[in-house]
Amino acid sequence: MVTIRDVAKESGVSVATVSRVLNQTGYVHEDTRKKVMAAVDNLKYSPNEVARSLYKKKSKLIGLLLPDITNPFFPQLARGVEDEMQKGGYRLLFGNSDENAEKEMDYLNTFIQNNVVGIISATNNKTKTNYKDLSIPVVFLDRTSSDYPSVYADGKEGGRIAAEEIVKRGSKRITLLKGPAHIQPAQDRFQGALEALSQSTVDFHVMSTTSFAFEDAEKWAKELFATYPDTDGVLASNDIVATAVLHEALRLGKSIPEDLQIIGFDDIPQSSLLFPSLSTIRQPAYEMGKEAATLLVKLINKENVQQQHIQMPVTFIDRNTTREVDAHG
Amino acid sequence: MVTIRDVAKESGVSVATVSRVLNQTGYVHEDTRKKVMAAVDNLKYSPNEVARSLYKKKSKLIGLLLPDITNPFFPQLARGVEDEMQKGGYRLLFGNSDENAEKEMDYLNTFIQNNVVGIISATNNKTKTNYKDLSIPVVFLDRTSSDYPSVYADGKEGGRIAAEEIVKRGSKRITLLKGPAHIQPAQDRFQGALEALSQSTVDFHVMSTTSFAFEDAEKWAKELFATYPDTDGVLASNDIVATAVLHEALRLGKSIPEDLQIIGFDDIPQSSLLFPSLSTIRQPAYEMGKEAATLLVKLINKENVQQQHIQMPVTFIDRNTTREVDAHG
DNA sequence: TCCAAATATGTAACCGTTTACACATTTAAA
DNA sequence: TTTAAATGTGTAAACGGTTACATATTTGGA
Repeated sequence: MVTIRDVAKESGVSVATVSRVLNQTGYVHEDTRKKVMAAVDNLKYSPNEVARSLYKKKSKLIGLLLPDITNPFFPQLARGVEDEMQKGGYRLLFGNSDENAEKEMDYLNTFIQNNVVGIISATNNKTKTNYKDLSIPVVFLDRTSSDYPSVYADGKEGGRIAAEEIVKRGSKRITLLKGPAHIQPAQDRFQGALEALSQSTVDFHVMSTTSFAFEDAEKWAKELFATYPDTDGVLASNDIVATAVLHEALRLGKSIPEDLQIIGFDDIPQSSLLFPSLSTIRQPAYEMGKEAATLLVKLINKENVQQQHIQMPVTFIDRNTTREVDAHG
Repeated sequence: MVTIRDVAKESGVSVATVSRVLNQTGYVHEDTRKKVMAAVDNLKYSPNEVARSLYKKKSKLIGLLLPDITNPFFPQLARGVEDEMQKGGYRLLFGNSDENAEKEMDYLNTFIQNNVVGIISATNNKTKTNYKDLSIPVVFLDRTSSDYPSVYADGKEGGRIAAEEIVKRGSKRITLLKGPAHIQPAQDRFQGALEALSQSTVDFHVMSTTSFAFEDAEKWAKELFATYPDTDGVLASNDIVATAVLHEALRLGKSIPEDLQIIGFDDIPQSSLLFPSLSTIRQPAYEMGKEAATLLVKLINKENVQQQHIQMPVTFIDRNTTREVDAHG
């Protein structure tokens, strides 16, 4: 490993001068600067971030905690975060919590121990994992919080829109799928849909699900049609579940959207590739990631942040699992 | 921040003793150990990994470099890596390269500067990004390499199987989609399929594609049916492309699998939720991630590794975009 | 010409650990 | 009882950077 001392020796100056050249701080004579840079190139020196981090008590690392990167909603968030962080030269220490409090604590610990300068967390753990006594900024992503800066989509509004759209398009016996209880965004969208449905004149029933995993999605779908065979509209808790419902409905020989309308939530990339392509409520995941990153960087730089709670708009994506708007209302 | 010195003071011993307690090295009297542990609990001390890393010149960090986490094949790999690394207490420094040599170099640099003890890379960059002069172990994932330890699926065999299966099931005019030229696994599967097809008696044509992105997949699909409208079998370069082909075929009113058979590659989680569910060549992504992690940890620990090149089996997943095996051959 | 400010550079302390080494003290074999 | 080995603990030097401070030297206005 080539150190700053090697560069100092090679260029015939002190380590302080080398450091000054590298960090562009203090006064350095142009000739000296050139000599040092030459030595740097020569020796292919690149400063040890660990040593830097130790002295300065801050790194160029950001902690990113997601529930599960395997859920197709999150890679987009992650890319948004990464692409934005990249610009500021920040790198990601990354972990999946599986919504498990212990793992969450573990990662938080790791982040701190490694001098990260900020954390973006998309976990929904109810238990008070202590973000409180962290001395670095935290931004919650895909999760509302009154206590902390956060970036999230308007889930309630999304649920409401989904319900209104499916009603407007003529579904009369709707099944509303309620997502996992511990996942706040799932509850928000559920509440929004529930309210809208309650105010409408259609029949509906609620079916609870307890996970967003691929392996389980098929199960909820089968259960849905077994329990409510005459359903003619499904408001799914997310696009994965919607995909499973679509799959099962087609398997049962239903015509989509004639016999059954389906609206998902998230608008994951593959939703547009389904057949029929999935109508859904879009969360701008990539942009949310970017917003969270931007916000966090501002907080790190102690810039004055006007808006600590960024609510992203949610839009209805009208594809082919929903019908034309019913003119008769 | 509470340091080892605070603990030393609190427990009335020297920092060396505290360190010995924490690392369970050297001799420590049981009473002393208890005093120290009490102080640790008391002060909620947890050692600064940065300082540790600086002195020991090694961290508990692993660099993970993927092409693009947004491609649904990679989250699985990543989870496999993470879950296995977790066991050894390793954490991930994570980046997406977009198969871009500069980004790759940047991340490699970051990894080194942060004292990672090993790297797992799934990039396919042709240009000689210098993994050579790294002094830490590197495992290539989803990428064959004679020079470096690697974990990969048998792409060629996968391509061969796909071709054989689609022929066996009666497709006569096959379109073979060739994946991006710079992605080796895509070429391997292509070569395998090409060979098998060449040895068969069916007609086939090759169509080249240049990316695996969602946004482009639909384009290839449309192009495919515009150019080769009488195709009755498609060997897709991966499941995303296969999904797009399926989508487009259904949109054009084709019956699947009667008019057209499709075989994908990867077996990403959503493939089983398509309708009809996608027949595909499965790569055990999660297991590959785990294998790569296991291998890397062994290399880090300088254990004797018998097999540096781990080829994972590839299997045909017979779902509903392929027909029953044609009895007439 | 003088002198304060600006420029240029080096020395050494510091960041929070680990560990080599020195120095007790205790244990137990002879 | 002696003493070598085993046990227990502390001091200080690393690790590779940054920066406060000291010390020139140069610049340029009065």
